Amino acid sequence: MTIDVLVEINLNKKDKTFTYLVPDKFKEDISIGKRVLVPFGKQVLEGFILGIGNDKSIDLKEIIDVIDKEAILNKELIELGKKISEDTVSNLVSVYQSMLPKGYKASKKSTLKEKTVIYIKINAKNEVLDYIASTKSVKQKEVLEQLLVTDLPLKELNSSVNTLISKGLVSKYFKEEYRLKTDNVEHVVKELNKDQINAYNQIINSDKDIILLNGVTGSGKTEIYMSLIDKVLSLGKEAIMLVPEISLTPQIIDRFKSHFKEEIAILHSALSDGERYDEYKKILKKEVKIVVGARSAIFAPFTNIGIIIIDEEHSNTYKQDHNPRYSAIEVAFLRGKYHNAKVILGSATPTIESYARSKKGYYGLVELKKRANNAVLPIVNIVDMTKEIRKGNKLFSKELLLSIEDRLNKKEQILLLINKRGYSNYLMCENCGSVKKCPHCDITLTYHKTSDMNRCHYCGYAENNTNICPECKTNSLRQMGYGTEKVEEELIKLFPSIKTLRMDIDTTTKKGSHKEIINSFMNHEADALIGTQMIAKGLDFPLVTLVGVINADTILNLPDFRSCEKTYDLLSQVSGRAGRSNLPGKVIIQTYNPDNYAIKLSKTHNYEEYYNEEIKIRKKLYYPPYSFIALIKIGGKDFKETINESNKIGDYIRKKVKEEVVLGPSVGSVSKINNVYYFEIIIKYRNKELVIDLLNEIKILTENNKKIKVEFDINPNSF
DNA sequence: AGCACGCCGACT
DNA sequence: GTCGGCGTGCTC
Repeated sequence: MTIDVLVEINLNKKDKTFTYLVPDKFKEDISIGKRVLVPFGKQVLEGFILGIGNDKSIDLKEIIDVIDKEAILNKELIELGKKISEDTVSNLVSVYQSMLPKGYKASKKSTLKEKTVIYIKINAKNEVLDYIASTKSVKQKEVLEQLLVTDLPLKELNSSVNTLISKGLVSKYFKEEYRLKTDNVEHVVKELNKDQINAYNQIINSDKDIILLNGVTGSGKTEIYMSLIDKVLSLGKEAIMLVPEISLTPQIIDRFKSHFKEEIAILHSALSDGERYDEYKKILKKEVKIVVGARSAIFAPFTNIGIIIIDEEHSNTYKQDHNPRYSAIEVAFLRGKYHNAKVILGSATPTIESYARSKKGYYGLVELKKRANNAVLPIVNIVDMTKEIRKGNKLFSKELLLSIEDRLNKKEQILLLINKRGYSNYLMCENCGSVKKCPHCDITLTYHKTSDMNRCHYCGYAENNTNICPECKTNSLRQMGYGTEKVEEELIKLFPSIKTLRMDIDTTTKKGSHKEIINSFMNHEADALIGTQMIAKGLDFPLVTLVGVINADTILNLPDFRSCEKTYDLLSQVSGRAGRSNLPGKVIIQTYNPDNYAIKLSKTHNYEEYYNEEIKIRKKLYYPPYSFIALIKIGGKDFKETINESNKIGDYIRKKVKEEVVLGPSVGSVSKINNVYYFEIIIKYRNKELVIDLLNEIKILTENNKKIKVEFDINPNSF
């Protein structure tokens, strides 16, 4: 007997398996999907069994050991991995590694095991009853009486146990214990309102496999998810629900845990390795029927999935930002198809692609246009900061200051968003608010300090930097950006009695600090919460009646064709934090681009209106959903060599895909890191199969080239 | 990833 | 003459 093993090393040689001989003593243990320990050159490696055969070659080595008792990858996941590896142009091993939580990931260092606790049980009930009747020891009696009811951990019992063990009345055994403890939060399960029932029925009765649930913030999508899961459980099936970086929304976890109790496993990045290992084990052992988790939870090894829900489907966290660059949503479609399960995409601001597909009828579309508890959507005011800056108000507009003062007087709460993305590498005119764009691509030029030039990352256009604004001809171009600390400082200067909380990367690195800040603000221990993006999503503070966006523009000015979409998302999401209870909410958006459609239309809470604008631009410039985008990144130490190889690749692509648009190579968005130069080629294409095949071919052709490293990103989050 | 093989510069 | 630099290629 021989087996084909995929070793756990990212060999530069595509996805080659190696054949090993199985000694007789292991023959019974072999099955596809288990891991084995094999000699590989001079090292010992773990690997996945992908095939069983009877190879007669003489120079085969023998495997050392079989690691798993049960296959860790089932047939579905093995095939799924192959498809993902192909679709994302990445190594098969790396995909399998991504599918498994740390601890199952084969590496020599992984030593995670079950946490075991010693338990005591009684041996024979009759003997114990006799003993209780005859013995004089009160303590022993006590212990035995407890044990008659239930087995107990050793450490909760007293020393009499030893006597009882030696008498053969009770015995020790090991029991596995799960590390992640559930805090028992009681949550009132809300009844669905009329709109929610209607949406629920539309989803259940839809003949589409994929359904987009487009509901405004606060419309109660979560309750619908829970009802859908209830339904699936009642059919004896399993459910996967993905949320973007779950640790950010402890509120959601609590609600799910209180509703589904022991039926649920939680998977996310804030768990310790041990906790994650345990949660995964619950799924493998079929002790749970629901998984709630971040991106990688889509690989939960369920075998009878009834529904897959993706909350906030527009979130870019569903795409892995390192190899293998898979999209959990694409994976959900594949798994949904395999299990014949519906995939639900939920969002207040879906991606343009998803909405377009639902409009075309590829997906079902279910909409919720009203908030659930009769709360009204907040009033949004847009403030033109070019006017304010002339009055000397750099950070806070007059209107924002007046509103803050008003809420302080009323003892209501304030949320201030500092948009930190796209910090200061673009230039904006302080006089007229215009930003320099590429004359060929309509994409913001990025300022490169090293060369003092402004460059376009799409086509490679470059110009010398100047402070003269091309629109109003004044000497007013400035680099933009400021942080949460600065805003907090200024706020305290203006309102000395204000109590503030800050939430950003710096204040949330410690485990649990995130929850702490949220709870503190929830308990009204502060008047204002100042934060970055992370305060925009999913939080529910009933006392917040004012949301201020200090700078709405930074994302807008990123060199990214999705910058408007991302701006609109953020503004809608953060607006959704205001006025969630019976108190009316107000949102003030400070911007230098009051006429930009993404900013202007965030006023109306009407996604479709915004979509209709955005889709026109996508069509005109041949961006998704009118094309797919692939990014090829070429890195090398020698500048000339790298540019030559990049050109060769570019020429090869152009030759092979005549019908598609090929841009570049141009200097990468980060042109040089650690003395490695980067170039980028972009393909805008329609023929998926042709281009993906070509990229896989290029991968094989280039992976032997030691001079350069080529990476592929299909449908990149930004570029 | 490791490790060996292999072909060119400064040393006991 | 040799020791060792790290570029290249292979591992069932």
